This record gives sequence, C-alpha cells and structure tokens, in this order.
Amino acid sequence: MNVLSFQCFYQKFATNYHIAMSSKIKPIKSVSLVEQVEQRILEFLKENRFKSGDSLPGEIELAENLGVSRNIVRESLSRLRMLGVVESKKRKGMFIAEPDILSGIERIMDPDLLGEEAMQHIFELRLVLEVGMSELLFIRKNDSDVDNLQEIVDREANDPLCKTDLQTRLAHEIEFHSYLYKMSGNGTLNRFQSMLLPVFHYMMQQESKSAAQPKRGSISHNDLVETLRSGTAYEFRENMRNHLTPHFSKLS
Amino acid sequence: MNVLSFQCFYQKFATNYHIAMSSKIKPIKSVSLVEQVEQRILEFLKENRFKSGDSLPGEIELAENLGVSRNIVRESLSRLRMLGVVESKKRKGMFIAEPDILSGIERIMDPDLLGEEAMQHIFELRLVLEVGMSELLFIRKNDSDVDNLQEIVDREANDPLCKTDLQTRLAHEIEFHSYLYKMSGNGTLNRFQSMLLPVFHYMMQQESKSAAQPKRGSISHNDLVETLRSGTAYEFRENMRNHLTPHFSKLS
DNA sequence: ATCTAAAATATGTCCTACATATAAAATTAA
DNA sequence: TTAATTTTATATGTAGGACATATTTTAGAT
Repeated sequence: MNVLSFQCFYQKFATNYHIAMSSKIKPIKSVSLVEQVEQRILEFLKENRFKSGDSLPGEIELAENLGVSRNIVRESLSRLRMLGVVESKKRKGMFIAEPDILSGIERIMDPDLLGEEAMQHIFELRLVLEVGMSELLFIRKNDSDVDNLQEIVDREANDPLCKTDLQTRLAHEIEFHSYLYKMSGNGTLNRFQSMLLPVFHYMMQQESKSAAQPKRGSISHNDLVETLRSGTAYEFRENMRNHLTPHFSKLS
Repeated sequence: MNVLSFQCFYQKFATNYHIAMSSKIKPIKSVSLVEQVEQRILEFLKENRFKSGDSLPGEIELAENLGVSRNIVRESLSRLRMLGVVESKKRKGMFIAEPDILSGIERIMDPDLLGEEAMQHIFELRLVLEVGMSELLFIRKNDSDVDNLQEIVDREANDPLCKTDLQTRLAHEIEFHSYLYKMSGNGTLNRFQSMLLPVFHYMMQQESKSAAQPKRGSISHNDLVETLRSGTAYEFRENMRNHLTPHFSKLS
C-alpha cells in the first residue's frame, strides 16, 4: 500500500507559519518548525494506521505540501529515523518501520550524561524489576537455563579474587543478574538491562565507596538458583527481595 | 566552564569521509554521516565530563573541524536536542543539559506505531513493575495517599456503570493503578506509566475481546488499599500478584 | 531470452544567503 | 554617575539550489 492523499495531514500548515495563540499568553518556548513537523508527521502516522513497510511521500513533496524547506523535513525525518519509526533507502524513498522503544534510551544511558536524580530513579527501577520479574522467570525457565546459572554461581564461588577485589565481585554480580533478565524471555526487558549496566556499575561503586559496608543479604546467589530450580515464583520473589536488602535499606 | 580544545574530538574525522573498513567485508548498512557525527559528539560528551550548563562550540565551528557541512551537524544536534542532551538559545549557542530518559519513548509509545511483539513486552513489563513496586510504596506512602486511594476505590464501587460498561471499568482500573505509580515517589517510573497508558488500554481491550472472560483475581482494589494501610510490603506484593492473576495466566 | 549498459529517481551531502532572537555594547537621558 | 534606551554583533533557525550517490528500472546488445 502506498500512502496517498495527505490533504488532512497538510491542512493549513503552510499558512500558519507561527504557532497559533488565540487568546492565551505567549508560551515560554516557541516550538521550532522541526518539532512542529516532527509532531505533525507522527500524528499523521498514528491517525492513519499504516502497516510496517508502507511508503511515505518523498522529502520534496512533504516539504512543498507542508510549506517548509526540505531541511526542516529532513531534520524531522532524521529524528524519526533515529527512533526507528521510518527507514529510508537510496532510490526507493521512505518507509514505515516498527520503532524501537529503547533506541532513545540506548544513546543516553550513561553516568556521564545523566543527572543524579535520573540515576537514582533508574537504580530503583532495577530493584523493582528484579523483584517483580520472578513470575516471568518461572513461566519461561528451562533446565539448561538453571544449569547455566548454576555454572555462573559456581565460577563466582571458586574465584579467589572475589573476596578482595571489588571489580571482580561486581563482574560476577552483573553476570548473574544479567542472565536472569535473559531468562525472562522478554527481549525488551533484557536489552534494557544491558543498557542499564553502566549506570548500575556506577551506582554500585558509589554505594561501596560511601558506606564501606558491602554487606550482602542473607540470601546468596546460590540460594536463588536453588529456589529457581525447585521452588516457587512466590518464594523466589521474596528471596530476591531479601537478596537486595542492602540496596533497599538505603532508600528513603 | 567553556569547552575548548576539541583536538581529540576532531581527530582524523575530516580526512576519513567514509567509514574505514580495512580488511573486513563491507558492512550491510553504511552508516550515514549524521549518525557518525551524532555518535562522535555523544562520545565526546561522555569522555569529557561536562556539567550541565557548559557551552559547546558553535555549529559552524563544529562543522569546519569535523569536515562536514553545517547541515550534518545540525541534524545530529537536532537529535541530541530531542533527547535533551543539549539545549540551544538563539544567540548564546548550545549548552549541555540533563537528558530525559523517556523523551524518546514518549514519542513512539502508541499502539498504532508499535509492533505486536513490542506491545506484548510492554504489557509484561507493566506486570513486573506493579508487583515489584511494593517496596517503594511502603517506603514512601503517607496517610493522605492511602486516603486518596481509598476514595478512588470507593468511587469505583459506587459507580453503577462499572458492572456493564467496559470503558468505565477500564477507566477506574487505570485511575487506581496510576495512583500507585504516583505514590512510588519515582518520577521516572510514574511518567513511564502515564506514557504506557495507550498501550495498556489497547492491550486490555484486546484481552477482553478475545477471552470474553474479564475474570478478576480474588484480591480486589479494596483489599489492596487495606493491605497498603495496615499490611506489609511483602503482603502487598503477593496480593498484587494475585490481583493480576488474570493477566499473568495468559502469559506463555 | 539473458546478460549488460544507460537513464531515472529519491535520498545524502554541501553551499550560500537571509531571518530571528538576544546578549552585549554604545548611546542618550535623568 | 547612573539608569534607561538604542544599536550592534552573533549564533541559531530557515530557505533554496546544486551536486553526489546508490539502486531501481529501462533500454540495449549478444
């Protein structure tokens, strides 16, 4: 299917150059043309429900009908391309694609970019996810998963550096928990966790630096594996909560 | 602090117009200049740790030193602006800002844009969050929160339409659960949930359409409020899990 | 009919010019 | 001298034209 008739889409955009503000006070931030066009295109794509693969009008046609320069349209499309909403091929044109929920997050999930508050939120989010994830794990776990997890735990237990080196301990910690996300069978959740690692790593170091008490919960990784093998989702949830107690106890 | 000395940043970018592929096979997707520049700028911002508010070089200077046109730089910066990594003022130039983790998601969280798999992942994610959220609620709840929640539940119980109209039932359902996120004290989590609503709404309608059995768990909203008032985080977690049983039971 | 070469086309990139807003400087008024 | 006002300088915002590049389609040759 090809996208035709953009009439409703184009309506009176070319005439209204500036944002309309009938009787209201002037807004603080005047929205740039790029943002307006971006929103306009997004709304259009939402209203008419295009299938992935449908083709869009060319940039020039869009620009002419919207009454803006091709540059503006290109900047808007560049943003949508980043989000995965559209794709473009050299001579074919632009197509609808299925957006990637995490493509935006992926770019900015970094301790050197995010603020302290955002990182705190993310760290809490991680705790929430790991406790709430239990049900998914029990629905989708299989024997080889548990075996692999057991192997990870054994490697950790036999690593002599684990007692002394924080980095080593962190690496094992991350490997274990990462595998849980993988087992969840939820690709988005799994990818999110892997993106979250730098922030997680940063927060853990901060934590160990300030408190100087890397006290662990009474539930070990090994206990968790055992619960996963022969326990219930309900038990695993509470054990995970217990395992994460050192982190929960720092919240306020 | 002003950003000076971009030497390391600019290094041999102007010379290498195309991506280097020394001995490897040609990649499937040749990365566009915009993406390269976007990545380069992001890396630069990560490596040197700028405070929010630091000023960046102007577009023209960036373009010249990177060996690309101003258009390319502008498209890249437009993306970063969308993510909230940078902000720009008319005569001042561009500044570092604290990125918004959810700005990308906000734009695409729509049933008409996302694919079925993505929506399934998001729906599962919602279940995970609400079960895992319990601890945050008990850490941050206060009396007025519980009262407000009780009021929401009472309104639901006294709404006669609740028995017959699916939309009404959904509205109450959403109001209740939304308030829980608000109570979590985690702004990012709360905003995420509000963005998630359209997808949630869509999935619930799909569910009620297919199964025609809107059977509820044995735990009601009223039970959850009571648990929140005088129970423990542990009890609330399990009650919430029970409340969501109709949804969990459809997973595979 | 098959393979090959040329043309057509939409995106990708570059360039120049001007519009616009606003901080900073210069000027005038009190 | 100080305060208010006007002017100027500057970086982003927008416009439009030109060419590069890749790839589909068409035309042509074997």
